[in-house]
Amino acid sequence: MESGFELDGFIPYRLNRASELISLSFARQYKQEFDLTRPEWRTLAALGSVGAMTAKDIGVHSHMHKTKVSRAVHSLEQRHWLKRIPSYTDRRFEQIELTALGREYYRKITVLAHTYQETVRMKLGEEAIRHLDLALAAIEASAGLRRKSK
Amino acid sequence: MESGFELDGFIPYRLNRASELISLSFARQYKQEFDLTRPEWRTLAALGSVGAMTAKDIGVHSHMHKTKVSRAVHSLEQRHWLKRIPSYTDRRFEQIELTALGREYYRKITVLAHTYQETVRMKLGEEAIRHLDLALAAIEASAGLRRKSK
DNA sequence: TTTATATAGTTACAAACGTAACCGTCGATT
DNA sequence: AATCGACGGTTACGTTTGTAACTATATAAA
Repeated sequence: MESGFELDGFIPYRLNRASELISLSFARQYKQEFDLTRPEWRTLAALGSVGAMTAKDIGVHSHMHKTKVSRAVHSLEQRHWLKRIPSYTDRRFEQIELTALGREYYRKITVLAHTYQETVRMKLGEEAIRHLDLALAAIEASAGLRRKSK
Repeated sequence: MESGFELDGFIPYRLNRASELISLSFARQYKQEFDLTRPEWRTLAALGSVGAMTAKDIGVHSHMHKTKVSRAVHSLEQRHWLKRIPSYTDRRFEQIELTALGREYYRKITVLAHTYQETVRMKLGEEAIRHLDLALAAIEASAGLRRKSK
């Protein structure tokens, strides 16, 4: 049954698994404590750190498809965490910004995020974090690894 | 709107994004050429490299939930890429193994995988790959990063 | 031997997703 | 100003997912 191929040595698999390992317990926190999905959390993070922006901008900033953004914005709007401000110059889009309530939760969750990141840093150790930083930077830099664009 | 928090600097986010960037074009390949989902590809990879095993073993080996495994096995069975061999000592489980057809496709796809991995290695460069390897190893080693097990 | 508990695997159901179609608005061309 | 293609955003639809309930078998205890 020998083959020379092992999933454990395959980079896409390992990266995916690492990503899940690292994300899981944080995702569980914001889901349990605030009932947020990941698209919602990302939308909140984008608006909270950058400020008012359009739905499209949110997608660009946090690398999410526009349907995900649309649904996340809709859901956060229901909770009154954000509001839409129509643009009078071009009525196709609106500026979206957090409400006071939204900013309040944003702050709470970023505290969680900071804490979590520190936990990760401690668990992995300074050296590993440095390696990770460099590796991620390289991947981000080469973004667009696609063989045949399609 | 300043906050001190940036998604771009948040490790879970960056890892997730990196994982998607790296996986996407390979996933597209096996999906387009063989109409495989990721759980199916992982199941194939597990069976191909290790040999016959139970559904539970597949889940452990490739870190997939049993429902994913169950569905993937079912689907591969339909294509006659694998067969089930009931255990007479304990009829709750069966050994699952690739058919000749399944092994044939396994070989084809592992070739793709090798090629793809080489592409990644070249794109990222030796240095970055070394960093990535070390970082992933650290994450894998600390697996079970959960704060409060739940 | 009946009862209880655990385990391997499947299925049912609801939530989340991606693709594609769609709606309304804009700018450019005529 | 009528038409056309492009764009921001939403919705519809089918697929994939996760959780939980379930089936069937096995083991252990009463």
